[in-house]
Amino acid sequence: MVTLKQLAKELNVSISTVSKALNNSEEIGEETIKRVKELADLYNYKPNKVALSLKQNKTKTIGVIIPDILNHFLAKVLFGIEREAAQYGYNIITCISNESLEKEKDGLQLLANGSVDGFILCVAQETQVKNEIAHFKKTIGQGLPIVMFDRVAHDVLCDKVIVDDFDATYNATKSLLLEGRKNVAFISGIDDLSVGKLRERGYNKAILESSNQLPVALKISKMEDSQLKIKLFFENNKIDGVIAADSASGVISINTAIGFGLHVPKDISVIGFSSKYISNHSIPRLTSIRQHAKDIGANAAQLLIRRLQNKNMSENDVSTRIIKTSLIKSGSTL
Amino acid sequence: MVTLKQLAKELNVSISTVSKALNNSEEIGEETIKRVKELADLYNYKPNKVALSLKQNKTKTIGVIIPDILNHFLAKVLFGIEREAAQYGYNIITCISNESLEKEKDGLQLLANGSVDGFILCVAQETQVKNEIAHFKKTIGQGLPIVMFDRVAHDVLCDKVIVDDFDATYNATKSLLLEGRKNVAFISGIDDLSVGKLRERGYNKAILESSNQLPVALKISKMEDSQLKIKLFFENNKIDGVIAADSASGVISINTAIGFGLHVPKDISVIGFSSKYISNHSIPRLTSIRQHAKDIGANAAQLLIRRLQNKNMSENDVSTRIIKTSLIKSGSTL
DNA sequence: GTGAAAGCGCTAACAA
DNA sequence: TTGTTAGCGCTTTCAC
Repeated sequence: MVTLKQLAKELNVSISTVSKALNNSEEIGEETIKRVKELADLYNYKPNKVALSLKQNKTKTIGVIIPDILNHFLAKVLFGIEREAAQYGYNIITCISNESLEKEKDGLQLLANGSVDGFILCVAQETQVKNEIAHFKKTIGQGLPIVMFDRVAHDVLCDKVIVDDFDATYNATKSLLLEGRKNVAFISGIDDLSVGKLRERGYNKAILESSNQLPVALKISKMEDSQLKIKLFFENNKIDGVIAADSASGVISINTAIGFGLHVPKDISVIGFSSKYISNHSIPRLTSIRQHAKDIGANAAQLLIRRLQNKNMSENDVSTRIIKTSLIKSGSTL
Repeated sequence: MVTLKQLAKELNVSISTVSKALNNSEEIGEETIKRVKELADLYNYKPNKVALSLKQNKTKTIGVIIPDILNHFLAKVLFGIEREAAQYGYNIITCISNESLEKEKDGLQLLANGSVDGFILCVAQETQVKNEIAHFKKTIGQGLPIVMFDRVAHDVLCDKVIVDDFDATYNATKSLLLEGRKNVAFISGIDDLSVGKLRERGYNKAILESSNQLPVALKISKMEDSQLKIKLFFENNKIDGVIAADSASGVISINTAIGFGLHVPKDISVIGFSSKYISNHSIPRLTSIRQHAKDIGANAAQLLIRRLQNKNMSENDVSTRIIKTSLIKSGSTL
């Protein structure tokens, strides 16, 4: 990489002249600016990012900590973050916490040494279960803002982007009841997550409001077992509707029903939280609650960048954005 | 963030003493080392990463450029890279090229300014179609090593990690023929990728070696159409076996066959390139060719880090690692 | 055993 | 209009 120093030497001017010329300073003569720029172009000069970061005490880099990159929803949020951040000239450093509190702490620690200007994260499962928040507060205390999305720690004061999980399942359940379904079950592979609980509550509310049925829930802890668990569940319960809290459960429910010789959606309706991609994996396609993951990512990036660029924003002045889901009707409902 | 300067001031010693003490230099007295370390701990001192990078002219950061984070295989490779890199103390900056040549170039450009020590990438679709390689050569010329995985540019001299795509489909096709299948089709949603072509060739070879059938291929260009395309394909061809070049096509093939009242695997067998996660989306589960994506990522990281840590490795001395696939038998084959 | 000083690449206040 | 200098945080050589 060519440096200012080398350019300066070759041009027989001082380093600062070169620097100013490249930054179109008024101080420098037109002729000089031209000469400098030509040589810089020739050598394909690019200012050294590290030196700039050190000088300006900001890195234009965002640390993103996500629990699981193989989760389609989270990957999509990451995509949204990356795209939005790129617009503003920010890079993304990714850490994967693997749902572990320890790795989440490590990620924060490791990047809170000047590597990034702030964080966007989705709280790890273990962290939610243990309800730990000290590491978040410490990071914020060090002057590094955090934006949380989807799974958030309510007791941490920071910007947040969440989904209307409760309303979404409430409305989805209502819509199955309106179809005339009499036995709508809730199937979840994410029972220990905050969003999983919210979704169940939305379902429960809708069911309890209806006159004549009680909530029935299947909780799956290991997703490898889901085919078997769902099969057994169907055998033991007369179900004519399913609200699935995660994408895999929805698809598998449809396939299981078909395996039993049921017609979807005549005999049974299924709604799941799912992306277009995954909902394509069943025939008929899964009617799904879309979370607009990319928007979630974009909003998180906006909130963080806004805060980074307004140094006088108070730590106590935080916003929460709720990204509304959409119910996309497809073949698995009437 | 607390700095050496502040510690030095508070301790009434010089900055260099503090620095040396923290690095356990022999030059410094035991007593001093102890005092320094205690204060450093108290203030939770962490050396500023940016300053270190500038000083040592290396960032301990790897730039990863992938075409599509929503592709489960690529996401898994990223996971493997991240995990392996973390072991060696490297961070990952991710750029998503979105299969675009332009964004791929941008990504390289943007990070080749001191932000990273080297790159791991999977060539974008457009780049493969246009067969552009100048940007790769330029980057390597600047002293930033590249490791390519999966989709590689053969004309670029660099370390590579690839999959035995040809052998994998060849063997998979053979295994269907051994089952006694008479009409094995090839279905691909990735016809324009180098790996897609390799997979087709492996299939073709196996079919042509068998006595009495000819290759039949369905190429799907827009994955949204895949359900319809596969349905039409099944209507117009008497198929009793499918080799799917991508994961979605495999799952959809099974579901389509079941929709036609066929029994899988009695009437028709299906094999696809797929992860455990996706293969779970059909009943029966998809027999699949596993690419060991995490291993691919880990190997790529190893190759890059090895090169970064051996400054005297020649640019012309490159290695290619082939990660063997495994055929995991599941319910969709006999 | 400790400290001063240089230097990584850059910007910007100040001097000329 | 151009150059000198200091300084961002750190390591390291060389003096003391």
